[in-house]
Amino acid sequence: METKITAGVEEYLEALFHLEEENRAVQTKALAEHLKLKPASVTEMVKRLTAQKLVTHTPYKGVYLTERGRTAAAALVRRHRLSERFLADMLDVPWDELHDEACKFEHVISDKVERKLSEALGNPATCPHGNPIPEADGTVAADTAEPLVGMSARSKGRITRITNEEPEFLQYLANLGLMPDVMVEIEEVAPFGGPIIVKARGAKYALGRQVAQHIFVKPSAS
Amino acid sequence: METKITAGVEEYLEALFHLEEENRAVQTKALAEHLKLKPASVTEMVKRLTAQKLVTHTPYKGVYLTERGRTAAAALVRRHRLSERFLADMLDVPWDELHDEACKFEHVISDKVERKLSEALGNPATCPHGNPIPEADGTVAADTAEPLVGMSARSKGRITRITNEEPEFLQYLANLGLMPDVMVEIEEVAPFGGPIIVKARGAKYALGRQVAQHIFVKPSAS
DNA sequence: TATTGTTATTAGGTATACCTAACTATACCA
DNA sequence: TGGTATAGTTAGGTATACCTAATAACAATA
Repeated sequence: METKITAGVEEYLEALFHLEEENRAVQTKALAEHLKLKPASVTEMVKRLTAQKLVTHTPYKGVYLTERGRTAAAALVRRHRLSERFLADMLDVPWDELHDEACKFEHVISDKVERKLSEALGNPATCPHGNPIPEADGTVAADTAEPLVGMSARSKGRITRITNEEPEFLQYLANLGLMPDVMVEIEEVAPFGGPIIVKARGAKYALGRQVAQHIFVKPSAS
Repeated sequence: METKITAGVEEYLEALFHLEEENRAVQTKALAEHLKLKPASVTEMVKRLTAQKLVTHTPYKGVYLTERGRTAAAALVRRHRLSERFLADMLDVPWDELHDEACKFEHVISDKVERKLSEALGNPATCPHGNPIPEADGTVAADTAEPLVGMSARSKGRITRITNEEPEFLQYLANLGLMPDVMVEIEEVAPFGGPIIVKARGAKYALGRQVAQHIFVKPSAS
């Protein structure tokens, strides 16, 4: 029962890392949905992860990464995001395809290759979607950006990160030109869960809350 | 029973491709040795490969790649060698570590990434050990080089490829400076399976047959 | 407190891919 | 042709990691 972190185990750790980041309660069910598996499979794997001291689990409360688990997960996220940078910067793979390709690369990068890759890329701080690349020691840079969905009308800022990397979602945003480094201004926040009207590059767009939730903006003094 | 080429299956195809290249009879046992598995495991997998029409098998005669199998294997070798080029040229990973790292990368490279990678590397013809990178269509460039072990005394040439990529072997050769593009001259071929004395870079080295077998040289007019 | 809906687990099954040990088939030499 | 060494297969077992269906545990509310 040693430290045998297989690709399967890695998927769970990564999912937990992301779900914890959004401070959602990570119950068996949520984890199953995120990984597109059945709850029974998750129960089983969580047992294995617990035996390996990578997580702790209190039924009906949640699954939590241990220190060991978090470190392993951060390394994985680091490799994922470095892979995306490599695919984007060196191979010119399109924005919306980076995530899925990187999902495969992250499992085959050794410590040494990770170091060399980071160096070759100029030790980047973020992935092409603007999400921070954890440091080699597992620390993640604090982020002052906030989701578009929580901002008030008239506020302005610069898009810094997109936290949903599904191809269709990214294609949609790319079409509107809503990508990191683009300046946006909130025109109006419709009540009752209605759309958020933003102005970017001289045009106005009505975004659903689901969309706005995944666009992070660093506010600028207005 | 569809075309489900898993990493496990890929290892077998690649091994068969290499063993066929050396025109060795590829019996169950040889395959097992090459893959460091037990013969019983190979028997089982060969059955699966046969069902998928990737190989044909006649017991005590050999396992042979079908057209389908050979194409899949060539693609894999292509990805392996492109990975080695990437690791060497872009990340500066040392010569003797390339093979093992590439063994992992080859399984996660999609058609699209393969194309982009080849382009970014300038469509290289060989891996850093001098072995030909199969074309995207599966064809492999003919090679006029011959193994050092078959050459006669006094003949000269340029090293073009090293066909054993085990780290210790490559370290040994690197120490002697016997690498692709280096000129060598056969000084003497000791009889009864004795060593082959070669001159390279002004120094003389006595090489065992096992070693000389894996060093390919393109003879120059003497 | 009892009911109800949600969440989680257990039991039993599948597929891959490896293993050991026992057995069989073949090639080849004497 | 017969015997033996080599090669190969079968049978039964392990581990991972998924599944469905049935069951149990819990939270929250009536």
